[in-house]
Order: sequence, then C-alpha cells, then structure tokens
Amino acid sequence: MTTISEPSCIAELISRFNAIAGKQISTLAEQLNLAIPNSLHYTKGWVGQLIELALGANAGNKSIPDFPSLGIELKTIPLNAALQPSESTYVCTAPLNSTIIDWQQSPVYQKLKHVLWVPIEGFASKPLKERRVGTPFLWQPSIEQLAILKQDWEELMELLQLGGIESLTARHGTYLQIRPKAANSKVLSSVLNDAGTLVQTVPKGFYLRTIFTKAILQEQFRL
DNA sequence: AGCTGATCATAT
DNA sequence: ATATGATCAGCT
Repeated sequence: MTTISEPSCIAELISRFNAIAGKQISTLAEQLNLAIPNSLHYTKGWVGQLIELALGANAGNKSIPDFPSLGIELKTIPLNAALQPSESTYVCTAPLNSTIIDWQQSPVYQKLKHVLWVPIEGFASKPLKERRVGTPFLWQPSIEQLAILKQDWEELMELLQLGGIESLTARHGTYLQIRPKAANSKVLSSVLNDAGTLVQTVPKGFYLRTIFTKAILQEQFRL
C-alpha cells in the first residue's frame, strides 16, 4: 500500500481532488497498490478509505475532521443511476451518556462546518472496479442549513441527555437523525432512561438524511 | 421506492 | 469498548 501525506493547504487538496475526478476505482486502487474487494458487502467502508488514502486524509479513527490542519471533513457519497444520493451519510458517534457541550464544540458541527464531498457511482449494476469518481467539491452549510442542523442537534441531544433514549428513533430530526451504529443489534451499552435507571441500548450515530445531501448536490450541480 | 433499524471490516 | 469508514435489507 502506498501512503500519501496530508495536504498542507487547501490549494494542494483542491489539486488532488481535481486529479481524481472522473477516474475509475480500479485506477486509484492500482496507483495505491490496493486490492479491490469483489463487493462492498463485507467491506462497506472500503471506497471511503480508498479516497482517504488517495487524498492523504490522516485523522485515523479520531473524532476530528479528516484533514485536521485544514479543518475539513471528507465524505464519499454514493450516487444511484439517476446520479442522486442513494444512502444517508454517517457523521459521528452519538454520545449516550452525554455531558452537556455546546453546538460549536460538538463533533457534529466540527465535522459539518466544512466538508469535501466526493460523489461516487454507487449502483450495484456496475462492478466496483468500473465505478467512477464524480466531481468532488468543497461545501460549507448556509446560514439556513446551519440553523436547522443546530436545531436538530439540540433536539436530539436533549433526548439523549434527559434520558429519552427509549423514545428516540430515526424519525426525529429534519436533516440530522440518530440511528444504530454497531456491529449488530446485540452490541449494547448502558444508558440512563427517563426513570433514571440504567438500561441497555445499541450504540448510536448521527446521520445526515438523504434528502439533505440530495439538496446539497442539487445546489452544487443544479441538477 | 424510501426509510429505519441492522450489519460488516478495521484501528486503537 | 468505541471510534472510524459506510452499505445492507426488511418493513411500510
């Protein structure tokens, strides 16, 4: 495997992501001496990691943006045959026994305030190695989008903090939602419920709804 | 068909 | 255990 260092400035990042636009997965994998899995079934995050390697993202599994010195988060986004996002986008772990922090300090805000979106052909009809990288673009939420994200985050955090975990479902939130994030439903961690009792629950994560990423791509490409 | 809940691999 | 990278698949 070939390792590439973190880009030292935005201009370097821009020239790197422009260089991968339109390329096939197989081309990038060969350049990095990386073996291509037969399918994504057992390697769901493989494309994301491929793009991280190709661009020199180096935050590991720490709760900080992928390009720490640039404060930019990298997100691949799978497109269906109509070139629309086909899946929600994972943001970060949801704290179950949360201590109160404010929006600006939250990992959700820290990651979403500046994102490099990398669209990828994601339709199953096309073999993984033939799928192409779309046109990556840097994005920052608008004032209006930020207000809704903040409102969502506050609503969801309030449910977590006030022990409302048992009533919290993926139906809460306009752009942000909370869904399970674990190896399987048998993985459990302890959390206080609204009666102040410790109960077991599957670990959760924050996700961006597809409707939101769809809007982001439409703004960008005027689809 | 889209959405919610479930799941898979890997690093530390 | 818990973070990262996400997509899968059953139900409505």
